[in-house]
Amino acid sequence: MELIKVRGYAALTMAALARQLGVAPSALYNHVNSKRQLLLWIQDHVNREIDCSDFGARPWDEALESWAHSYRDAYARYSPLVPVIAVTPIAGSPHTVAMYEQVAAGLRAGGWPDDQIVDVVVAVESFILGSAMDAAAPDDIFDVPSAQAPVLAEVVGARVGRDAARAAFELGLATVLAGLRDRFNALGG
Amino acid sequence: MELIKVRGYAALTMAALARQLGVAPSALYNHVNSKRQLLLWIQDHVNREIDCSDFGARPWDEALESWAHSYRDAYARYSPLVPVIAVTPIAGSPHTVAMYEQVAAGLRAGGWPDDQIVDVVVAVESFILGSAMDAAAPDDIFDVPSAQAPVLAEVVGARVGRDAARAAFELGLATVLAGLRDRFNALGG
DNA sequence: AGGGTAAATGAACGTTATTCATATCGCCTC
DNA sequence: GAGGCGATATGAATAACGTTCATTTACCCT
Repeated sequence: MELIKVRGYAALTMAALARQLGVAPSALYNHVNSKRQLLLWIQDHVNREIDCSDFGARPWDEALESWAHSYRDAYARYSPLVPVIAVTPIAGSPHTVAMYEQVAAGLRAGGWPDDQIVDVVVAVESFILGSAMDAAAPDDIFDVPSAQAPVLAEVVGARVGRDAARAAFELGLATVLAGLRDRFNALGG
Repeated sequence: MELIKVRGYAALTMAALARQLGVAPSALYNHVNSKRQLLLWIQDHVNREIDCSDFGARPWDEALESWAHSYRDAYARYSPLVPVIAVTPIAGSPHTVAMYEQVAAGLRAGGWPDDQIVDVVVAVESFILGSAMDAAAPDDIFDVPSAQAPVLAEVVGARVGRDAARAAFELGLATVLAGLRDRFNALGG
C-alpha cells in the first residue's frame, strides 16, 4: 500500500515490492501465489475503508448514499484496481463479503424484496465503479476544437467548478437515488 | 478486430497481429506509434457501432435509452477497452467526437441547460461503462457460503433469470432515466 | 543433537512492447 | 532510362515483466 501511495500504481511490480521489502523477487512467491492474488489482497484491504455503518442505523436511501460516497472515494484513489475487482468472485475476500452482507441486510430491512436486492446493488455499484474510473481521467478529456464539434465544445465550456468528475458523480448519485425511491414507492402497488 | 473476435482479447499482441498480417512485428511500427494508439483506433472503430440516431428524432429520454443500450452492448463485447477509453482524451478519435456531439446536441434540443449536459452525459456513461465491465464478470461472482453471509446468500439465490448482468443493467438504466426525468421536470421551477 | 519446516536465494525462462540500423521496393523526376 | 527518395519490411537486440526451480539458509521443536 505504501509503494502504491508513494510511487503510484504502475510502480507496483513484483521486483519493486521485493526491493521495498529488502528481499529477492522470487521470495515473494513463498507468500503469494501470483500478482493477481496480491491485487485481491489489496482490494480486500481497500474495502475495509468503505463505510457501511449507516445500513441498519438510517433509512436505506441515506445509507446507500453514504456508502456510495465512501466506495467511490476509496476506488478513485485505486482506480487501476477497478477492472480487477469487477470480474473477481468475492468469496475468499472476507471484508468484501462482509460489506455486501451488510448492504444486502440493510436493503432487506428497508423493505426491498429479495429478488431485486442484488440487481439494485449491482446497478449502483456499476455506477460507482464507472465513476471511480472517471475520477482518474484528465480534466481536459472532453476538450475538442469547436470547429469539429461546436455544441460539445460549448457545453464543455459551460461546465463550472473545479472537480468535474466529482460534480458528475454527485449529479448521477442523486439521480440514481431519486429513481430508486420512485421504484421503491411503486412497490406497494 | 478479426483477431479479437476469433482468439479473444488477450490474444491481441503485437506479434500475433503481425503474424495475422504476414509481417514482422517491427513492421507495425511504421504505421502505429504504440499499442496504446492501436487500442485507441479500435475504440474509435467500436464507437461506430453505437447508435445515436434517436437523438433529434425522438424525445431526449428515449434517445438516451437506446443510446445507452447500444453503448453497453458494444463494450460488453470489448470490456478490456473500458479502462483505456475512460481515461483517454477524445480529441483525435473522430467517430467518438461525433458521437458526443450528437448526444450533446440532442440533450440541448431536448431542453437541458448547457451547464448540466456534460455532467448528465458523464454520469450516464459511468453507469454504462461500469455495467459493461460487470457484463464480463462470471455468473457466480457473488456466490458465497451461507454460513459466512446468510442474507447475501439468500438474496443471491432469489435472483431469477439467466443473464443476470443484463437484468441489473436494465433495472439501473430505468432507474437513472426516471431520476433524470424527475430532475428535468424540476428545472422549470 | 538433530530433523523438519519456513523462508530466501540466484539463475533461468517465456512473454511483452519497443528500438534501431539496414535493406528492399516502387514511383517520380531529370 | 538513370538516379534518388519515400514508404515500408526486416532481423537482431533490449528492457521490463511475471514466474519457476533447485538449492541453501535459518530457526524452532522434540
